[in-house]
Amino acid sequence: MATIKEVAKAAGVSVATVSRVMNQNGYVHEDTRRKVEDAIRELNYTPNEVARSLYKRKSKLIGLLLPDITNPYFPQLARGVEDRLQEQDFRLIFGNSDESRQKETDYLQTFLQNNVVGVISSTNAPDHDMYTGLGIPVVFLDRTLNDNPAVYADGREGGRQAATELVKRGSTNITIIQGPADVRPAMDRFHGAVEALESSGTSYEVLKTTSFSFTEAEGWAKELFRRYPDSDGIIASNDIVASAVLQEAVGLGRRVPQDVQIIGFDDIPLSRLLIPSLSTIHQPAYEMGREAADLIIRLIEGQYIESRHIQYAVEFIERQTTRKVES
Amino acid sequence: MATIKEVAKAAGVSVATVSRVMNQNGYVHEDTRRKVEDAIRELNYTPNEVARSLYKRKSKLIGLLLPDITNPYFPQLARGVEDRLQEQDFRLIFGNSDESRQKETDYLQTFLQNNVVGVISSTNAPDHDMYTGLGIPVVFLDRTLNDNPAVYADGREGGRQAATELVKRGSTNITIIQGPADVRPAMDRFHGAVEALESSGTSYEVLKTTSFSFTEAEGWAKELFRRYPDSDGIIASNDIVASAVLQEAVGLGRRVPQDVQIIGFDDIPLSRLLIPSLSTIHQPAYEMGREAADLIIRLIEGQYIESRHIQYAVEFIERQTTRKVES
DNA sequence: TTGTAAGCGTTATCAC
DNA sequence: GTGATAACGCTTACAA
Repeated sequence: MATIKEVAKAAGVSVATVSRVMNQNGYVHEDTRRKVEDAIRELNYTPNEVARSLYKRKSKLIGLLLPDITNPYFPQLARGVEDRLQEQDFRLIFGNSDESRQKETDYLQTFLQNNVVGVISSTNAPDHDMYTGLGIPVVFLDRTLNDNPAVYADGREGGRQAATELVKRGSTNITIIQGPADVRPAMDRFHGAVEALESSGTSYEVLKTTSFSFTEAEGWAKELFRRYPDSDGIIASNDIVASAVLQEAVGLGRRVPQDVQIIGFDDIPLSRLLIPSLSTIHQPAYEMGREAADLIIRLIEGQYIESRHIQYAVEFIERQTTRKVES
Repeated sequence: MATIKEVAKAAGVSVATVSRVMNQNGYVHEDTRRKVEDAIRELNYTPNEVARSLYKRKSKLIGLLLPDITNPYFPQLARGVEDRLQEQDFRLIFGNSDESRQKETDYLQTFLQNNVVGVISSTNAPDHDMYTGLGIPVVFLDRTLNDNPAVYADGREGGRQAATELVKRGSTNITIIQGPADVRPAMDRFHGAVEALESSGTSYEVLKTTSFSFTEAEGWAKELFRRYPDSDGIIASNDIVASAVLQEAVGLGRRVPQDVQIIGFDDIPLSRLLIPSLSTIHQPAYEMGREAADLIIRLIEGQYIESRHIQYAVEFIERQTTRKVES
């Protein structure tokens, strides 16, 4: 990698002049500019971002902290973030937190050490010390707390819709799979579902779970049908869990949706590939990622922000694990 | 963020001394060390990686270039990479290339500008100029070329196995879905399958495709059954495409696996959740990611490398889209 | 319009 | 054992 000094020498000017043409500020004579540009091209020069970052005390790097990229919901989020960021020449430092406080602080630490100018995080602890007083903008993605900048979907409404659609389609004995208690969207959905079920007077059961992992979900699916064999409607905590439930139901010889209806959350790509395809509450993950990136950019650039809180509407996607109903 | 200078002042020593205790090199008196350590703790000091990186002309950053994190195969790879790297305190700068040469060079460029010490890439153009003479170690992941450091699975053998297992289970009229021509593993699989089919004298058709995307796959699935309605065995280019084929087959009223057997590649998590669950050729993606990270670390540290070429064996995973056979 | 030089936060060399 | 100080590659006053 050529340095600014080499370019300067090649062009017969000082480094300051090279810097000026690179950054297009300050006066520089047309002829010198051309000489410098030639030298730059000649030497294939690109500025060292590290030196730049050191001087300006800020980089073009943004930290992204996701619980687990292996969970099919997050790649979409990540992709949205990345696409938007790269349009503005920002780069991403990425880490999986595994919902571990320790990993989270470690990553935040190194983000800071690398002069990142902002962080986007799907944390379960937005109120933790490590975020307050970070010194750089933070956007919570798929999470929210008070009036911190955040991009998320309306989980509570999602829960309500899920319950309502099941009831509307004839389920009278619903089981709600309650996701991890420390994951905010999971609880929102749960409370939304309970709310709708209570107000419609539908009887329901609750099965508590502690993660969204594929393998564990299979266990819960079994437990569900063991403990609540009469369920005729199941609100899963997300699509992964719903898939496991669907598989177990079919394995048990239940007809879906005739005997039991199943509904998930997120609308991950897998959902439409299942047979029967999964009815679910859609969240615009890719869009949300983009929006989070957009928000952090505006925050970084100190632009006026109309709303730091961006809530997306959710939408019921009717597929084959719920019954048809007259419209 | 406190600086080394502030720590030095607080401890009543010079920055050199602070640096010595930080890096545990050079002599430093037990008492001074303690003073410095106290000051460090007091001020919550962590060294600025940017300044470090500038001076040493290398960072703790590694670039990871994947085609598309949204394709369910890649998150596993990425996770393996990340897990291993973070054990050694390396961080990841991540980008999606979309198989675009332009994006790829752009990312590589900025990786370099950020002093990354190594790159892990799933590129289709390992022989491209941008990689030769990058100046830092590169590991190709899920790709390979000549004797460049690479971690990949035995695609050809995978193709052979897929074909062999189908034939062994009675398919006599197989259709191979040929993946994108510029994606090496796709072609390896294809050639492997053709090889096995030829040598067993089984008749087969080929359907060419150009991507692995969910949505396009649905189109190809339709085309497949339109053009080759008599297929009784289908070798998909990967699990995504296999899922689309499975869905289409079921939609058309074909019984799987009685009327038509289907086999995929990769063994992404989705595969076991399908109903019927998908028989496939397994690749140890997470392990491969870890191994790639391990290899790049060894390369960076200049360790002796026994083999720069790490090929993983593949394995047939028998599930429900292939028939049972006497053992 | 251009050049000189200080400074960003480290590490390493060399005196002392 | 410890402290000055140059250097890493850049940007930006300030001078000229």
